[in-house]
Amino acid sequence: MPPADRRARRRQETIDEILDIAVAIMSEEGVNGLSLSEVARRLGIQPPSIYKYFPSLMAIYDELFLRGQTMHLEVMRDAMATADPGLDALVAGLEASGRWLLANRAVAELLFWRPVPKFEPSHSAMAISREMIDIQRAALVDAVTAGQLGPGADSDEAVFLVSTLIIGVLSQAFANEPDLEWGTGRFTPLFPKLMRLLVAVYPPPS
Amino acid sequence: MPPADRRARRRQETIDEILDIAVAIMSEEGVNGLSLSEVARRLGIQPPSIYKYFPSLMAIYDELFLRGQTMHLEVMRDAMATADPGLDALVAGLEASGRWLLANRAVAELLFWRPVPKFEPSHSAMAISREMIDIQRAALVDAVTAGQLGPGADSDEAVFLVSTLIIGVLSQAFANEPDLEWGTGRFTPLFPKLMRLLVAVYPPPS
DNA sequence: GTCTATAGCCTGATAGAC
DNA sequence: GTCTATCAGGCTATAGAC
Repeated sequence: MPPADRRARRRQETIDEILDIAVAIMSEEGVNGLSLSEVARRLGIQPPSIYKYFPSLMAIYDELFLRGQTMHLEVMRDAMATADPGLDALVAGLEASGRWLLANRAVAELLFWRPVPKFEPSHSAMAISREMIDIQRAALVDAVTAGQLGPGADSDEAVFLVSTLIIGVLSQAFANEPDLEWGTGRFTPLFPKLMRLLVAVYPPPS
Repeated sequence: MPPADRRARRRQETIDEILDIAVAIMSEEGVNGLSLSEVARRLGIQPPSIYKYFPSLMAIYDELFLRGQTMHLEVMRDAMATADPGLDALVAGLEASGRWLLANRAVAELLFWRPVPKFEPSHSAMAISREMIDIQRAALVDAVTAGQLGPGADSDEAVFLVSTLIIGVLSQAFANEPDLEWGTGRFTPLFPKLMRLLVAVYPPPS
């Protein structure tokens, strides 16, 4: 392996380390509590050295946003792939999503609650967002085809509705039961109930 | 009026002014962006003078939380009082709540999203929370009595479910359509639809 | 790539004169 | 109740030596 590759690899490792530390800090101090100095302190280097890896604090938020979105999408896609296509896949995907977001609270807040007013997600973030909508939409189409849901479920509205339900559950869990796991407490057990509602909103032709 | 009263009144006016400015700052900079210096700057006094009215920054958050909760409860109660008891009152109350929270975004975030990690709501806040649950619970009881909902709707679970629905809608609206009013956009119009679902979750005896 | 040093801000909070 | 002065610390970011 040429030395240039070694350097690049070391560099990438440091970048990953910075991002992991950043997540840890946000988990402890809140998303807004992230600071370059604290990252440097934990990494054992001086604050200015961070600038060799990221041009600004916002660039770190940017990377965290992108990485979070990508992982979230992957988790959801994997869960959907192992279930029966249609409604089962959708529910499995959303539950995996909820579980992951609850376990990665800081990232979840960054992705869905915009707690850093000065930070605006970049353009490339939109593409992943769109893909997220698409895989949910595809599952809804499968459910309609299979006769599990009515034709109205093949719509962006249905996707918005589904995401609104899960974000409601997560908001409540974060605010009121921050330390509980998915499936326990007063709120996350509501989710399966809410999912069954989908059938009531878009009743299949009988 | 004795001079002591005049002094007290002037003092209260200043306190109110400080709180109003604080809300304005949080609306612009985010809930976490509130700073004593900025309050002082806008009020036209020096930062240390704030300490004559509030012992600390957290004390300001505390007062904002309490004031916000009280106003929110009042808005909801008023809306419920003008509608038919039962399901109508509940829907009217929740819609008024959503409208108010959307129009008072900073306060809403403070109340329901805990964006300031170091700030924990005081004890007196719990009493108002409980009252909020009680008036919703009462409306649900009315709805069950009137045969609009099934007996399962007379439960804390039903209250949690209802609040989860509205918080989901608001989360989505805040994050994706921060400048739209209630009833416009992709998310807030979902709310009436969701409310009608309550009947599907707790079907009345037929 | 890492460091020291530092600029140039900001913050919350206190002491004490008037 | 207001002020000045100040403490003690935080922060992002830059310059330049090694």
